[in-house]
Amino acid sequence: MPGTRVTIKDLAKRMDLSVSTISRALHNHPSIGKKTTAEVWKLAKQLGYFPNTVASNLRRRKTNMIGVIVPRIDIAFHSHVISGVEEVAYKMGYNVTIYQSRDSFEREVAITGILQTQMVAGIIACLALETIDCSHFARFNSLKVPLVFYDRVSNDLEASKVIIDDFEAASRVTQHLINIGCMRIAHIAGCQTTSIFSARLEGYKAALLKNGLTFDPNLVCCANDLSYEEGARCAKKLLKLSEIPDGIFCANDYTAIGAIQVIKKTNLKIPDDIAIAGFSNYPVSTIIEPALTTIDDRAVEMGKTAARMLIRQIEDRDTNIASETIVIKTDLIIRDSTRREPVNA
Amino acid sequence: MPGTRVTIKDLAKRMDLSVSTISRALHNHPSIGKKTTAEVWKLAKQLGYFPNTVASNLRRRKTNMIGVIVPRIDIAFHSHVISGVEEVAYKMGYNVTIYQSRDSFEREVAITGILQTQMVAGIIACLALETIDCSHFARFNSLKVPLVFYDRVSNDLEASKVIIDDFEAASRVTQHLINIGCMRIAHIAGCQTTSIFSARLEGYKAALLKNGLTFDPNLVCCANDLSYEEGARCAKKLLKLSEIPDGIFCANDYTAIGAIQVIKKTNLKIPDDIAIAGFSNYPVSTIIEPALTTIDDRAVEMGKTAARMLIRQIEDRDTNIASETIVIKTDLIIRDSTRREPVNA
DNA sequence: ATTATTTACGCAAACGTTTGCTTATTTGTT
DNA sequence: AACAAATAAGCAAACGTTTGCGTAAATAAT
Repeated sequence: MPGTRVTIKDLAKRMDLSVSTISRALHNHPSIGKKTTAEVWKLAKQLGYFPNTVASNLRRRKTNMIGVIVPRIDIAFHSHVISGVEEVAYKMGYNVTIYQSRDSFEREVAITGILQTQMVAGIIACLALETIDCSHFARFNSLKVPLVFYDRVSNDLEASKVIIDDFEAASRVTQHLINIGCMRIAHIAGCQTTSIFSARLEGYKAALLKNGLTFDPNLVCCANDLSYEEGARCAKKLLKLSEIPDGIFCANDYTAIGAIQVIKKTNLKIPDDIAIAGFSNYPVSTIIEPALTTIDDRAVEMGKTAARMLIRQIEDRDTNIASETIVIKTDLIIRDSTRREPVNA
Repeated sequence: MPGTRVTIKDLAKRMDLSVSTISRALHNHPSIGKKTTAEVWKLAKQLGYFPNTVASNLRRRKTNMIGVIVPRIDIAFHSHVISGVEEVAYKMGYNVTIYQSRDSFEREVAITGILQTQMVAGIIACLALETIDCSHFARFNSLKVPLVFYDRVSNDLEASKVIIDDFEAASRVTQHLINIGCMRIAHIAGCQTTSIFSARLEGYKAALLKNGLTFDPNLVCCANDLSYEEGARCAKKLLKLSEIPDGIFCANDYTAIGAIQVIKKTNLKIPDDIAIAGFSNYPVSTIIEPALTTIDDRAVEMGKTAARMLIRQIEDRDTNIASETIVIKTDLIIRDSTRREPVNA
């Protein structure tokens, strides 16, 4: 940091003006003469002056830093969200600082503490899988630091949210499986304490009922961590049933791919014997064969939306920050894993 | 930010002590009595005091912020690097702020300007594809802000680097292809103005020559952006040659997968007619069929190493920051795309 | 020519910490 | 009992900005 940076004081001395005049000139404040302003700018360039944001932040009592808490940054969904956040933040003059909770509650709590001392202007967060109690986020309410959750959100905390309609999307996928003729649809589910995963299960159930199919708990297999391996494990379990399913809706693409890989080792054909659908439209879903039908969760769009909401709240702090929830529209992407020859159903 | 945070001054007033005593107590400074220190801590907890990092940074004239510039955060390689960076930064008490150059030179320049005003303690960067002139990084040298490049580095700038030995890795992959019996090996290359990609080409050439194979420029096809599509385009081109190759070494996994998809649509068999190898060990490389032989570029390890180097430089600023280059060991991961029945070669 | 208004700038106090130096008090040494 | 040394705490300046208020000179209005 040292290396004798040039400050506003230096400019003031050199020009025989007061620091306030320099400061105002550099902000193009109208109360400073055109000519002076121009000269200040010129000297600033010449001397290589650049503002010290830290000092400015202290004096203004606000930073332009947005804190982002993600479970893990190396998961495609979250890195896409961050990409969206960064993009709009950059355009709006905000900086983005990133923390990984690694799905640990303890770490998430620690991070909220850090963000507090860092005086971030606002926070975007996706809850850790372990998190049930969200009281560590409550402090931001009293500090009037805007907070936007995305994807995995808390219902017992007043905060803005950007989510997808997991219920509706799951229901839509299930309906699609039904439409192509599946009668016995299984679900590889995510951790049911997490709202998005329970919503996906409910959406699945709802679609079944709506179509007069009975919900069979044996057809629901709960994956622990939504990995390939868990998908494979669940698929094996489902294939051991006396009556195997003819369609599987998986809570995410990884488990779907794990399932596909297991099924391909049997002599069952996808999609004809078993159709498979995933959730999230990860890049791999176009690579696996057959290509995977899935829900595009619009991760980048979610990030952009969260950032826009947050910045708006940051900037009109006066108005009552009525918490706001935005639901991002998802798309059902149909690929070969559910593309059957037309069936008369 | 407002909402009347409690400051050190408030504690001082309440305890009838001076602010300096409070400050020292909170840092467990030995010159403050055990008893006083304990009381200060107690009151601090009770009143919900937390330090204002911004003020501290200003006074100490240093931040604990590490700025990271990546081309794009949603590329698996970079998000893994960031994950590694974040992990060690977190442990060492540093924060990480992220910027995407989106491979744009202009944007990269702008970001270096922002980082300068943000007074970051150090910088980790991967050059944008467009970047040739690196003089915008030179300012950090004079400001004595440590700088570590990773992966895509600049040779005409004094800075530390963490890289993989692309030449050696490429050569090793090519040797592997030769070992399994390939005689006519093609290369789908990356942009040759980028050092890592030209090193991969050179490593490929070197292995050919070492084994007495002639280098045929017709077997090298340059991809523009290392996407699936470009891989597919190059593969098609190679398949139109009068003598088609019996092995392809691709500059990354995406192009390799594009190539595999094209080849699978012909009646050529992988790996028997054409063996394919990629580079980077992206997650998809285990999903594609056949699974892709590739180089594990140890992205997370790179991030961790870069962060460790940087923090060491930040913390012993006194010693002459002799620039340092670390080469991360890579692994050749052999999978089905090059796994032939034993051949007597 | 006198007053009112605008224009252009300076003063000085903040923002919340940290830290070199000084001072008062206690403890230890002869 | 007198003095040195250790202990515990305070003073005040700094870090580099921003900003409310004040003021002098220049311009406009009467």
